[in-house]
Amino acid sequence: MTNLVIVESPAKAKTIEKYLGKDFTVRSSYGHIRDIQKKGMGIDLENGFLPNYEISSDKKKNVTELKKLAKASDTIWLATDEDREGEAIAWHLAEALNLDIKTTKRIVFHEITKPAIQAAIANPRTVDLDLVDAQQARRILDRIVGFELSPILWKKIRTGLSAGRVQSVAVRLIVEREKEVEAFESNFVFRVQGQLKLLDKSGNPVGDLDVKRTATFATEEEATAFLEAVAKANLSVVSLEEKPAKRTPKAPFTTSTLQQEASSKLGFSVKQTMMVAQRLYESGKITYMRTDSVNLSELAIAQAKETITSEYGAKYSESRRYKTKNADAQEAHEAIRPTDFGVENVTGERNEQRLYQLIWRRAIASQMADAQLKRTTVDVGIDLLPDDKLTAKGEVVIFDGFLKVYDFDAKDGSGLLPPMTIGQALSVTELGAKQSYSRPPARYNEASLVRTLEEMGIGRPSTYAPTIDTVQQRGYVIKEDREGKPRDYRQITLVDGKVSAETLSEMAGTEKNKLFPTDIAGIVTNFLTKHFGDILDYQFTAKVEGKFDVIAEGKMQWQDMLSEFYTQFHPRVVAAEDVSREEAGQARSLGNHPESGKPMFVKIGRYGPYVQVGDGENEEKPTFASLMPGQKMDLLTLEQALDLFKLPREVGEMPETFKAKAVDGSEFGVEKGQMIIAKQGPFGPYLEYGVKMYAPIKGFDPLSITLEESVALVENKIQADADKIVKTFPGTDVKILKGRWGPYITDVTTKKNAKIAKDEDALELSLEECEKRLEEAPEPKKRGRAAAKKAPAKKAAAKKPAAKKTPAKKAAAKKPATKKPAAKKTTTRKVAAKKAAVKKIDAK
DNA sequence: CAGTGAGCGAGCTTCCGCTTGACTT
Repeated sequence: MTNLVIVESPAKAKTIEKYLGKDFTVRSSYGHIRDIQKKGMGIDLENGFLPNYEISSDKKKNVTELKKLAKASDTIWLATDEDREGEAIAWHLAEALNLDIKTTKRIVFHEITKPAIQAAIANPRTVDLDLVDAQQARRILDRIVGFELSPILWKKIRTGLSAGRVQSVAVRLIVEREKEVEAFESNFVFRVQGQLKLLDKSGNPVGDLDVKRTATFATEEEATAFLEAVAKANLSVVSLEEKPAKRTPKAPFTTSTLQQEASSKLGFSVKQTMMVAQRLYESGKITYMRTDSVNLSELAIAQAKETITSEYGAKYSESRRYKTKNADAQEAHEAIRPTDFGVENVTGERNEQRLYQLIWRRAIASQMADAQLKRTTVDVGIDLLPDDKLTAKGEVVIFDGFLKVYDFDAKDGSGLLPPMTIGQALSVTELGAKQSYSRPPARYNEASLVRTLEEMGIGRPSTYAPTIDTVQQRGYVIKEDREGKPRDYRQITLVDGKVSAETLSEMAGTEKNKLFPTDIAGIVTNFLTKHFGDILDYQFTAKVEGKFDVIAEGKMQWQDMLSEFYTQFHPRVVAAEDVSREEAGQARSLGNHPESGKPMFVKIGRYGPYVQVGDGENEEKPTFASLMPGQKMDLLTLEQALDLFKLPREVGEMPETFKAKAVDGSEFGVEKGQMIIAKQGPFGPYLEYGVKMYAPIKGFDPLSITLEESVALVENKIQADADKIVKTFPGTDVKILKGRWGPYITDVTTKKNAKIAKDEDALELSLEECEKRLEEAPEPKKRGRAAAKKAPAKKAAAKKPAAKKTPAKKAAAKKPATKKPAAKKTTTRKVAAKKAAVKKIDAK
């Protein structure tokens, strides 16, 4: 009797194999083995959203091997994780290995112990196809959203961009937070704090007391008046309160909380945390690191108790069972914990040791007793200000409990207060009122973004780190440090009975390892929220998850759910095709032009980012300049933008005539005294040195390039142009030039070009023949405004019916009463109307 | 937006979730 057990992870397979007898072979799938085809949509949008699955390229070898083993085995046990994805993996395995889905045994275990595994083997079920359907709906929806939205971004904003249910919301969070920070208006209050001396009956100091005034002052005058009153007043202890308090340990780590703590305590990036954790997992030191569960197995709880009791004594032990708050959690695994609590430290790399210790402490602490504290609050009365007071707080640990191992969050500074009695007098050592500014909302770092996403139920433990990576790779988000700016503040100080004030400086807004949105992120988020607001909605995932749950319960067909989604989603994709690049590329405002006061923007256009001055109001035409090569639109300042308009600039006159000789002996070049002008074009800066004579500026700043440098560039260009000449016809504008694809005929003034066949000898061609061909050649295409506006409209008209008909037809067939056909008929007219509307606005 | 030099067309980019690879520089 031979058995094949398939789990997801190879590390798990190894452990399980030990617990099962010789009759059992345990192998792993290495996660998902099949996925929707890699290229293209891979979903039949017209026929029930049927996906085309294929074995993932990196799993082919493994699947072949599993197939072989399956054939040789009497019984197959699908032991993938007990969650939606695990169920789907089991189903894909059954499909790929040609197993009967109705009879193949499906087992799950919640902990890897011999009895648990044996119990699982004794109670097999079959694959839950409803749960599989829920996963398919999830997968297909993500593919549709990602693969229909991304191409729109390529067309309207920039190629290579991407959008998706998870990443687009992550980017939105960062964009919105940045807006909040920018819009934040800081105000200030004056906070009073300082140190007092406790006095004995004869006025000798017997102890120090750190105090604060809980309430703040709105103005410097009030704060000064307060300190001046205190200077003259008698201070005494008016109330003394002691209260017991306790602190409770936190739950053991999940992926997200581990990432947060490793970030704040060890300074790890989320990626780094996962890599180090993976190594600990593979070497058997910790349980699985991609989990959303805070649950510990009974065995683990018992083990922890044993360790705590023997290390610290029984009173430190308190067995606790934690519940996951998050409703979206799938809890296929345990919380992250040491596999052996008896091991307090591991060998290996330093970072592995540090992360392990963090995990060990957090898990152990979660099974320890509360810390018992005594909190003391002292109020100091001021006789001249009977309604006011200063307060001191102290906290003493009576019993440390879990703090013995996990004291990272212990409050500092508020230790034991000196002994005192009601009525005891005090004097001021130093008391200050500092002007303190309110702070804008904190920008996200990687870990806090993960926390927010998790709270919103967006993304999964296995995808947090990759998502953070993706948004950075696509150029939506930059992780960096930013220097703050110095800011003045007022400090009023009472010392030796005298009140003085001074202006001091501090750094404000310093950021370290924070996530900043790029301009592209702003553009994409604007565009997507405008046209696909529901997908960018922070609730979108939660809403569809609710539907997936209904599917998993067998109360809804997955096709119906997708159909409902797609019939409202796809038309908006079609509509978004008609949005002009200009509208889609709306970007950042740079402020106003210092002289004209016109608004300035950085936008992204067909040829990349550019600056626009003026918004076309008041019949004034905006002016434009593209960014220099290497300039980043995200970082462009108003000053740099203005610099772009300092071109064209007259660099100087040609000091000498320069002529270059072509192969046929003809000469051309530039005369002495010709003005050289530096200009900025769509592909970068260039020099103009005559009618239709240009040389690109490479390696120099067009604002500061010298005449000497310019002349060198011009001469090089003339020489290069001369080298391109195959033949000239003296006295005419006709030339035969060397092109990248062979020689061609050109007319220098009309810019018309004509072909020369491959088997022809270009040198043999007569002027008459060349002129004839030029005559027949098509007009050179006009580019620029007129052409740019026309082209998309044409394209849309030609492309639309063919490309868009089929899905629409399908929707119409399904629901005859929808507005779909009507909408389609009017598409072209609508485009025209929209364009007209845009023009009207322009004209205004 | 504008021009910097042929013009056209085909092909490419992309999603989210599971899991670790290792033929050779």
